[in-house]
Amino acid sequence: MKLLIADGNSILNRAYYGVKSLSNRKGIFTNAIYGFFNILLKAAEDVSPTELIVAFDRKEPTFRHKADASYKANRKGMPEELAMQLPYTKQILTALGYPVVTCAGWEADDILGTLSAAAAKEQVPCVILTGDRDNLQLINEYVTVRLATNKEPILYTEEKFREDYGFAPKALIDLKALMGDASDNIRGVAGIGEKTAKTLIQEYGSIEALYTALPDAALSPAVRRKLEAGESDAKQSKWLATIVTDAPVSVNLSDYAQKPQDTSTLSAVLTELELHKLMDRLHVQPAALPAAEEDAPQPAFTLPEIVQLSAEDAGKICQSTEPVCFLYAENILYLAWNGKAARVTDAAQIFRFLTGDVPKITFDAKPVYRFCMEQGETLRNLTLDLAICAYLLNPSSPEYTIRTLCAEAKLPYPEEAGAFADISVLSVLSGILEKQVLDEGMEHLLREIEMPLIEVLADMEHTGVLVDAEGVRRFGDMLETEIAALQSRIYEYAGHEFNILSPKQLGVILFEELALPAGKKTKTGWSTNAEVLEGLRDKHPIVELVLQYRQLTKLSSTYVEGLLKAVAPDGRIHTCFKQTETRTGRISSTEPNLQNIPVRTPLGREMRKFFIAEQGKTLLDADYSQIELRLVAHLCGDDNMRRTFAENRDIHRTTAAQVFNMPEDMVTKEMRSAAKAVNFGILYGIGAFSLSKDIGVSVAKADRYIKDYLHSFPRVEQFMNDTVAQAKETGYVTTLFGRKRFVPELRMTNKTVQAAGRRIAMNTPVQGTAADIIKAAMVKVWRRLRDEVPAAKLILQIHDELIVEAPLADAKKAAEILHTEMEQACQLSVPLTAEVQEGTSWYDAKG
DNA sequence: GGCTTCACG
DNA sequence: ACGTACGTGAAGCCT
Repeated sequence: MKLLIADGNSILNRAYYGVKSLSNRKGIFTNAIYGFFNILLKAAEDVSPTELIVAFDRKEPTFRHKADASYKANRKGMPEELAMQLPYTKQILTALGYPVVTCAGWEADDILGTLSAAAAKEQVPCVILTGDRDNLQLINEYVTVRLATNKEPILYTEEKFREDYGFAPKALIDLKALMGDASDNIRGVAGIGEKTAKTLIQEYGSIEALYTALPDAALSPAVRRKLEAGESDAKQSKWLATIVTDAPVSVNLSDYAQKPQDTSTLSAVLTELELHKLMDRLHVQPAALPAAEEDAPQPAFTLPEIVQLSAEDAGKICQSTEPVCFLYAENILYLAWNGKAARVTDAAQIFRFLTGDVPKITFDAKPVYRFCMEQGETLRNLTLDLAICAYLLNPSSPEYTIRTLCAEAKLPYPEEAGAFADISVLSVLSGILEKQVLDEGMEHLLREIEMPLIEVLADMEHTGVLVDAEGVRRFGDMLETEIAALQSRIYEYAGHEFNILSPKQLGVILFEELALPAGKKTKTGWSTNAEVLEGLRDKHPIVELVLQYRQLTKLSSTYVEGLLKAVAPDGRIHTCFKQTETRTGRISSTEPNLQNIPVRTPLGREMRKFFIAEQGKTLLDADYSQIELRLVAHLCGDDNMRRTFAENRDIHRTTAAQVFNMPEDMVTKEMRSAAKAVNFGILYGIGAFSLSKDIGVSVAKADRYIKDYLHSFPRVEQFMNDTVAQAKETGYVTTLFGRKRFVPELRMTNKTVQAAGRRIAMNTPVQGTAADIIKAAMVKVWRRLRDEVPAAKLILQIHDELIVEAPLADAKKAAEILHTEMEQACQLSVPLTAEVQEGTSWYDAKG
């Protein structure tokens, strides 16, 4: 026999805070349930118990078994989002057949204590699963604790506990009795903290032994005084901290045998909660939908019949005016039309379909565009990409797959169809998703921006950017020489070799061996980031060298080596632009990331000299000026701000004049730069703390700046407040073009999370609208270049910047197109301005 | 695979 | 008492 006893409340709590917010479409939160069963099932797998018991608190208001009426009074009640998950958790446990044990007036802890004591008495091994270190006091020869953390669980045996704490598990009670525990309303001895308490318990082993030895003990007068004054507190605290081992529950272990699983309840509950992964893990099939339950009746659908593509069918498909669904990967084309599905492997047939007129629907079209381009062909008449639809409907999903889209749409996913599973559901899925996108008011965004953009991005990737690989190599060699020199100088200062890039090892050198002012920030050690190091610059010459070493190795490994690895045989880098990645609507760039090529430091900026135009061509670099601040001005309608932009004046200078209340010509460099930081802060959802760090003034002063800013631009404050209020009410924010982002953070009770939610709500409409606008501009620029200057190619986008490679002879025309289409991409109540510059390298084009 | 650091808009 | 600005991606260390 072997017991696994779980502390239900503690595990649920741990899961709630450890798993990001999840909910089903009815708004029932499910993250804690999901995390709970992940933890529990993993434990069951590892431990293989014969009995698995889960205990929960059951506090009765009328009955208190512990003296103090205010007992645990200050322990905060569960947040609503967590409380609503508790009954479901119990229901699922019961359906699984695991005994759920509660006892009126007692807590889960007490049940764990009672059952584990009973097990030990019968010499039955017992594992306690909990997230609460208090339970470590229950460890003994037979009882171990599996402590759930946000990472891997920690297995505590008696030995492991002694190693970590330096005393016996039972003495944990004594420790707590001395140091107290605010969350459990245990006072402890006034003035004794964790450090002192730990030393005392390690020395004396228990409260009783400590007080017995007190008269002769070698203690500082202060500690002795505190202990003497707190003796009765200590004794009472010890009693409170002790977990009960005789709660009135059955100690007949055979009463806790697992019951048979109630599969239909399990299936119904998990389906309702939309916990599909958990269903998979438990091998439970989703329940059929209750007949009249859903508001939107699911379109009836039957799996297509899988057929060989006949010549007749092929002809029909190619002439269809109705969209045909397809999926293409690895030289295989899957088609679905008219209740039939087929696989096509013949290259000629594949191209006939892809390049033909027939309207097409697929999932993730960009690789198909790329494939066609590589063959010198063109994918034609794509009407819908379901990956894009899914992204518009919820840009926060971690990934988009046909399987998960089915689950979300409550469609059964036809595993049995094997390789045909995805194509089988594409048609019905497309009906559902397209309708949702239209219902959400995102038709324009879908059809005029995102859909056309797919081909634009594919073309940019296909064209790529020319890199002077030889130049990069030489630059890399130079870096390596410098790095080697820095390295040996650093070793000299340190007195020995070590891994400079290891924060842990560096921390030891700086803060222990060289005894620099103790690491200011910690988490898993000392922070050694640039900010901390900047502060230590004057303290020791090694610091400056380490900063340089970091900068150079970053350039060498991420940029020199990273870029060289990515240069294709044609001498160009073909990055991958991701269109369904960011939560704001921006695109991202990977393998390699060409949206973070250095620019801010002179040395880093050198890298841009190696991004060049072909012989006889040139690079055009066009960037929007202050697009996000202009959008703030437009969105909130502040006249002062709008006038600044209408007159094309310097926004940071006018902001400074407003905030510091003086004429513009008296604004100093420092004032302008502070105002600039405030302006950025406004975009991100400002906080005085961060602003003060950013511009190096006191928090109070930063707070003053913010207040003065908001006073000068009251419409900005109004707009931010309105945006947050609306987000709270509807659950989401939108951009000017109707792009949506849900902000579940606003509905959480955790203050920090909520504050983050407010910042997200304030920032996303601005960042997202800017993303919408440049996407619209990209489509327009691309089309006009294609039609009017086909030798000029759009090659890069860096959020507010576009780069075109154009033949010298076409440069003027291409520049004009860039300039016009970017500025005219969207009509606002402030002008949008774009500056175009030209050069043979990216470096030169951004002088 | 998580954490830290650092590159960009 | 804690944490502390929005959005990304890559590299290296370390468990």
